[in-house]
Amino acid sequence: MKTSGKNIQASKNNLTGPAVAVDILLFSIIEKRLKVLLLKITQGPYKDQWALPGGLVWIDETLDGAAERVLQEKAGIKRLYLEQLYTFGGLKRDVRGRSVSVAYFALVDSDKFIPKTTEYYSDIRWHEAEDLPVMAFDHKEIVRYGLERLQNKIGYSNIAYGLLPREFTLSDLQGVYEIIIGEKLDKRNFRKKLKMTDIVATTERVRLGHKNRPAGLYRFKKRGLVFTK
Amino acid sequence: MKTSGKNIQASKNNLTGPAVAVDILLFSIIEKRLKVLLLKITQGPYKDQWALPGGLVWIDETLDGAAERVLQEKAGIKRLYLEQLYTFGGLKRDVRGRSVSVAYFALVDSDKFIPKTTEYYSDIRWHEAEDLPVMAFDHKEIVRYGLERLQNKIGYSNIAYGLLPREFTLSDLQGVYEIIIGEKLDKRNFRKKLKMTDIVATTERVRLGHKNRPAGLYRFKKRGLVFTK
DNA sequence: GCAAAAGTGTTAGTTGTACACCCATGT
DNA sequence: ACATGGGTGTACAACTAACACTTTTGC
Repeated sequence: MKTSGKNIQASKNNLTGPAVAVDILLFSIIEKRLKVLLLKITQGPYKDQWALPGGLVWIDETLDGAAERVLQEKAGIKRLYLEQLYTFGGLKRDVRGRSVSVAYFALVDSDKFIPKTTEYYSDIRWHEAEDLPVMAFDHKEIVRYGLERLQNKIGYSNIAYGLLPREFTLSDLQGVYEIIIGEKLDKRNFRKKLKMTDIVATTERVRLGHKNRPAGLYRFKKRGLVFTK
Repeated sequence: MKTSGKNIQASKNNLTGPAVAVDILLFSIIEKRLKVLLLKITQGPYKDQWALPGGLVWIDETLDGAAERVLQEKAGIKRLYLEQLYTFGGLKRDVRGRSVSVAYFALVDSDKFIPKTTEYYSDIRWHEAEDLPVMAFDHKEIVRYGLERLQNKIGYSNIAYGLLPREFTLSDLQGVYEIIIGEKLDKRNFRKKLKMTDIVATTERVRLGHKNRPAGLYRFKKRGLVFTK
């Protein structure tokens, strides 16, 4: 921000500043594990390492807009939970040149899409969030930071809606909580507390076709972030 | 992040991307009110409006480094509580050209410095955080966002240490909480809870020279962020 | 009828909240 | 001696945590 003579002076050292990128940390729950979507890089100094989907921010798009576009281009997906996470600006984060990356944090119900390899990547895959491969840039740090945010935020918001389909059972929901915070919860206490937060409502339907008693189906009252504390 | 052919393609639209700036939201408590440090702009389209201290990020400094430098240059202050707040990237945030601003959030004990007008600004002043003047850019939004962060964070951390001198009375500390959250607290409950969090320790000293019973002096066990929940 | 997950309350411990009086100093 | 803020405890309400059995379906 050139707010003064001093700033204009600063910009003289800075004819072209750092490049601005977004990187997307997309979480999903697959086979009862928390997963992160990663791409395998095909060329350059990070060849054969895994990276978050990302890209440079255009001059005529907002940061949120860039995040949505990248998600659409690289994962073919839109209209999901997306929030800004943190901005990473270490000098060594990309050996090819100075860049600043605005990391975003996204959640998707895995039923909604299956990642597909495109011509641009040798591979695109869900990886265990708690057991990451060798990763390019500072992307491991971004994942750790985002995981922490997710673990905190599930405790005081309805953010889990991003990981579930429209209708789900209370056991499904409890499973999401257990997977994210990494510990088992008591069924009765979970339901009691959930009732207090008032974030879900029953549909009058049940889920049949399992080899046990049918489970009532619920939905989130708001599919949008709501704080519960 | 140029992680692929697709990204390189994106950069073609983007020979020079958005400029990267930092803006610093510096809070202090002065005369029992929460204040924000603002500068008055002397020239350009935002002449005579108030702005947060800010500046462009150099190619060879980190974001945190830029924040520290700006704080040093514009307010003559260093070694205080500083954390990244959020990154603002709206298209219209600066009418002079596209920029992305990484906002930082800082706290200072007002005893530590008195703002001085320099040749670069027509004025530099503490303003009421809850009653802001006309402000340039999207800086009002940044203040609102930071205020919210402060109000939340004081509830689950020792962040108040940034606003107090090394030694303080428990009434001083309670005053900081009351000013930030905007409501009176019960003295006995405040102290009971504080004891539980274990963030302060008594010095064996007292504060004399007031027209009442001497107050015990305390200090924060860690002058660095600690979470209490 | 058996296996599997669904559904449902009570008790004890912990934490939060409301509330009032005496104390040590400065003037 | 009086004005000022410093310092302390108790009782009730609210919340959290631990715990077990019956129900309904698929096979």
